Amino acid sequence: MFKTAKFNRISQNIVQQIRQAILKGDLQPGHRLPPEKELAENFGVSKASLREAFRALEALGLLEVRQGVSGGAFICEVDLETARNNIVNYIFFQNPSIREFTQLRIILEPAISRLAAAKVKDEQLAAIEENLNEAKIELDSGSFSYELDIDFHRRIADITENSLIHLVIDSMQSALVNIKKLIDPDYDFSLKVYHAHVRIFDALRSRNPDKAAEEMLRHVKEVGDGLTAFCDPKNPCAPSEKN
Amino acid sequence: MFKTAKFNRISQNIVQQIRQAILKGDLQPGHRLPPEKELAENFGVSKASLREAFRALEALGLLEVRQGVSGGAFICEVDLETARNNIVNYIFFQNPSIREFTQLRIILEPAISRLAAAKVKDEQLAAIEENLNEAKIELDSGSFSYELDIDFHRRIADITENSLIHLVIDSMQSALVNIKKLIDPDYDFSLKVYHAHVRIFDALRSRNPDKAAEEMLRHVKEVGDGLTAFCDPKNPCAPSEKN
DNA sequence: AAACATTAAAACATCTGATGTTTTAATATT
DNA sequence: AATATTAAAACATCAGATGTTTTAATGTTT
Repeated sequence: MFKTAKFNRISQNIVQQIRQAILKGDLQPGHRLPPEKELAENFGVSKASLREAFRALEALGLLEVRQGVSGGAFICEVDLETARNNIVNYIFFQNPSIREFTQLRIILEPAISRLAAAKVKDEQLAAIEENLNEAKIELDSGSFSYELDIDFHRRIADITENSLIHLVIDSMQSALVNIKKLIDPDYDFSLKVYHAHVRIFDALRSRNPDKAAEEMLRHVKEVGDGLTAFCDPKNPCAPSEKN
Repeated sequence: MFKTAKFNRISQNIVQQIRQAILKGDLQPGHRLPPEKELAENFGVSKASLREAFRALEALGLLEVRQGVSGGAFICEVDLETARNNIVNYIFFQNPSIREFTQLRIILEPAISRLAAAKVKDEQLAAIEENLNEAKIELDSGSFSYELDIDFHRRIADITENSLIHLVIDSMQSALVNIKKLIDPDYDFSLKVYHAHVRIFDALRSRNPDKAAEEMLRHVKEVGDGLTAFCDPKNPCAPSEKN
């Protein structure tokens, strides 16, 4: 009838109280909590329990504890890296197939490119061009930078100035890299990626939404096919095969 | 030149070691770590530090610690709730506008409905119909259930059998509810939502992808406009106005 | 006055060991 | 066979001692 109340720990209780206070707006980023000793007395718990709660809140990205005379426990905004890491952890266990990644990317990325082409600014184009220049250097030296690849897609997502789109693209790209690293693409693959990126960039530069969407769709499909080709089609890229 | 190495804590060190072992596949869900005392000796740290690491790993959803004779610290899969909570925390601070939510939903949800209409099974339709029946009861009693609303969209996303799509829709809906709750929609709004859901259901039942996408698009836009109408157009739904 | 070095205190980090609580496997009883 | 009891494994919590980091305040030099 009722959910089993899973945690009955003091630390968990404190975590919930502080998280709720943050979500209610009572505790705002930058706010410094009282010193350990004092706060422990407030809560009526030992220092050890309070510290366990602090570690959990830090893991959630809601708190930062610093040593030193003007240190202490500070409320902070959850940053992108924390959110992304958690998503990547979750996706790791879900172990989605290339097909699933590609299906979602086909929905998202062409539409995002379309939006981006309609409002991209010159300095944003310049930043993407710089990305392509670096990618070209990597390519010519026979290597492939996952970071640059992620960065290309992230920059396009950023043009929308939509924090939700930013989070989704950033997280999906990060999770996808873990698969790509298992596969270790060859030169031919890297070349295709580079050329596709250039075509997408050209579409953005000419502020052509349809073209930008079309080229991104082609790119995402090509990458999906390319990655699938490297995998066992029946059990695509299962990490259980690593051992 | 270098990133400041933020954490130098023993507990953080242990968290990273265990997380890496999980991501490497060396520690799998269900695995029980040695007892506190023994593991603390292994790591060469005190029990207190080890316990702080455990609390952080629990917050990340990677560990579950149970008391009792056959208890201990067990590796576990990150569950949806943990991932969702973290995303909701992040989005809370980003405080995206209704416009941003709607922009992403317009990209995602019609496309997902299209996919769903092409492969929906009878029992999935029955489950959605049941959702609508419950929503009708709520509506007739003059109330509105956010849970049922989320559930409707989640069920459609589930039809795709894509865990990434599932995560994204689930998280976005959960984050959006926090905004809706601030607004407290009136009867007219609830009625519109219900009718839109019925139209989407009809499209799914007739296995009509285009129609399903079209109705979902109309619904998402309608909700976006409806929510915006309730908000200050210059500063949409900023939680700073709660006080 | 500005730049630099020193110092001391605030606040967290870690360890140790004692005591309490929960859970369940094993045992005993009916 | 079902039920009740018990004991031990393993975590939960606490108290207090000691160590380390950080920086504001102070002092010194140029």
